Amino acid sequence: MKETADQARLGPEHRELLGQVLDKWSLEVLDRLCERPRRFNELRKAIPGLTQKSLTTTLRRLERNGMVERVVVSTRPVGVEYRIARLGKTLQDLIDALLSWSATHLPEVERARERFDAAES
Amino acid sequence: MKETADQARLGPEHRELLGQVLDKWSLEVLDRLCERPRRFNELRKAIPGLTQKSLTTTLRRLERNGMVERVVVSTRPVGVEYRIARLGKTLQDLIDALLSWSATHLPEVERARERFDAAES
DNA sequence: CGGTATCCAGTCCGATACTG
DNA sequence: CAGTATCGGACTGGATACCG
Repeated sequence: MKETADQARLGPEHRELLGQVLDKWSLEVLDRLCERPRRFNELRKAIPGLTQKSLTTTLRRLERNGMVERVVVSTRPVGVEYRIARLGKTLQDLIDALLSWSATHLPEVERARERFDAAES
Repeated sequence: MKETADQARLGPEHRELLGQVLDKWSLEVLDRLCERPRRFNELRKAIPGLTQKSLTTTLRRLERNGMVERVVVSTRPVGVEYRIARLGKTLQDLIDALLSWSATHLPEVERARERFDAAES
């Protein structure tokens, strides 16, 4: 082969998976569940801006992908507890790294944005 | 403090930043540009399914956030080269980790999905 | 070659109302 | 408490045509 192979390092399936796991709210939900199990409304309150509908959708998707477990607690009235699953734990370090990266580099990114916005005359 | 603080570990700005950098196509574009600088159409061909419009949008956003640099090459006809910027390089290890995670755990995730889909009667 | 402009269909998301 | 159902508006993404 004379040229670089240019093979895709990930197919559509990988893109889909990362999209489902790293999406807008999933990161934060997973992060919270890594700390400890949480109830539905507890999660809702812990993450400002997250609506009930989006939380439901996010949790279903994470559950389907084996990232979290849904446990019905037989109290009165019934409660539902979500906890991180084994497969979800394998993401914990990655999530921490992402949040750290974001915290560290946000100021630089903001400066880059200002420069860019100023340049586009 | 008697209860956990429940403070958000990241505000909306961090969510936005991660959303712009980790989105569907950005990961793959950044990954390619980490290897070496690329031309517009070279990128386009290297990433199946990515349309011209989406590539343009993705590159603009990455440029604005200081992740990539756009260099006009004075050839005939003119070419445009994209290269990873210093700030973008700080993501390289993270991106590698994400792609590896995806490659490693996709089979398990698929089994989890089958189980879930079978269970929901 | 590397875009921009426009249109248009599909999807997402919040608000609201209702349920076991 | 923890959802489901539904609806309208915003946003996204693809197809196409054209430009420097």
